[in-house]
Amino acid sequence: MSEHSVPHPVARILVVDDDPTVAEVVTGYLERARFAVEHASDGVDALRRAGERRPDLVVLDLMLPGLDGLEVCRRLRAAGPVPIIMLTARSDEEDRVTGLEVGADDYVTKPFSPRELVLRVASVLRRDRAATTAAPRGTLRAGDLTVDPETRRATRAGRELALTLREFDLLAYFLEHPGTAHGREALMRRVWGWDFGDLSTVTVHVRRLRAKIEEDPARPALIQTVWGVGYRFEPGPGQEALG
Amino acid sequence: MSEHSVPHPVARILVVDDDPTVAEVVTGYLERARFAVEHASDGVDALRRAGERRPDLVVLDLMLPGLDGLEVCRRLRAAGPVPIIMLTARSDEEDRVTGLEVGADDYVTKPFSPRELVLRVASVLRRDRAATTAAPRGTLRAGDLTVDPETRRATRAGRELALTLREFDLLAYFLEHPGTAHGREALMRRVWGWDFGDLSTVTVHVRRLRAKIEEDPARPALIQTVWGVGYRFEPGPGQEALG
DNA sequence: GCACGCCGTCCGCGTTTCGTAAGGACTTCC
DNA sequence: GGAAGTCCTTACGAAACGCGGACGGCGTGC
Repeated sequence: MSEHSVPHPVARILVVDDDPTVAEVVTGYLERARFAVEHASDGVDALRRAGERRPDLVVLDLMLPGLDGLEVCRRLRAAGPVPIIMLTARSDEEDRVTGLEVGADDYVTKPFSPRELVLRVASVLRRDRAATTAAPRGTLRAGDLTVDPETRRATRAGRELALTLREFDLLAYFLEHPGTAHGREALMRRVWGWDFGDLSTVTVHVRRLRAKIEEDPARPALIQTVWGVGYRFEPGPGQEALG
Repeated sequence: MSEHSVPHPVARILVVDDDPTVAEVVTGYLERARFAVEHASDGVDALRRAGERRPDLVVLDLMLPGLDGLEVCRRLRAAGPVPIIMLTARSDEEDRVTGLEVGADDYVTKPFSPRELVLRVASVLRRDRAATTAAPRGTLRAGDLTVDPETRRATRAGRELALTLREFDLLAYFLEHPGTAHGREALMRRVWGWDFGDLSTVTVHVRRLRAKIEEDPARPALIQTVWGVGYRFEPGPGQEALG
């Protein structure tokens, strides 16, 4: 029936807790729920990790040695938009209120059911995902070519190109990496998302793409062949107005 | 984050509780916090009101006469994407878990601090608002189309369109994001509020909507098909590329 | 109770797109 | 100049996709 196989596209969770036991339990449950979990045992470590490898969500213990949990929360918030779930020992109202005021997105009080925590994480992520799904990538330009991933439109010299899905993605990838040589295998991985497959597939699609964007497909100027390696996209005229 | 002066652009809250005392207290606090509050005392009433005038958030008591709170939650969720905060008497884990599983975004256990409730509401709203990026409170226009989320009326060339609930929401979403290509999955999430489900549902509703707004439904001009991707709404009555 | 409207699902069909195979053309290197 | 390796071109079958039509369930209003 319906495809339930659309769970979390591997969300990265950062668990911040100084208690090794709690951390282990939480990590275990989250990993079993197919999340990629990272662990930090104190505030400084948490901020460092969050800065390096931006997590999709942070599970943060309120009681931490050194930096207070609230302070960590504040600084995380300042560093960028990231959903935060607070973890506290007491169900004290004061804590909850301050936690929410500082900007935590949710709150779980110990002792908590791991099942509940997982659900909360999933819930907050779902909500957050709905927000950030809009890829903030602008339209790509090179020479007289234009590719807009958002509208999924591509133009050459102002005229709209009728590209298929694969052709569009391929061209977009080329525009994202101008001047770089890409092996067929790499293209297959980045554009198709496959780790194996007939590499001639790439060849054929490059040819079809050339037929649509090149002035003279027999003598390609935009998508050049790098012998023994693969292809390289070279931005067309209009840029190199050198005399 | 001391932005007390960036309140809510008048969010509409629907409070569902059969206990007059609780309802009054909650309503009072929320109104003092500058929310526009509506009240329903039972499940059926709640569903009706939510259907007519879509609230920005629902505060829902778990214990209700007639329709169960969980059932109401389920149906609200089925009717469209709306944030829900559950109100439960016991801090029983079972309740919390089932509440979250059904799709509540948050819950508050009685006895609760009104201040906390307000903060929760604000928090969930903030999250949700980040999602819907810029509340489109005004009436939307594109070409000879007009969609007013407030009154839930839509017109084309001055003539009122008889749209169903889903059709209206779908069209409104399209008008909010003109030119953008949306995958079926994304539409299902943003318009239906579901994370999974048969994607052909989207296809069918697009077809029905086309039948009502397109000049020639067989050759759609407004809601275009993006092969292998989804759909794109293209405003403009007379094809921008003229002469 | 009955008819109607809305909604979600399913089925068959025509079309588009994709992946692969096979032969020819070109480059490189000896 | 020739051989081996690499790339181009073409063609074709199959799969994927979107569309229209229709059905049954559910809730609502008559």
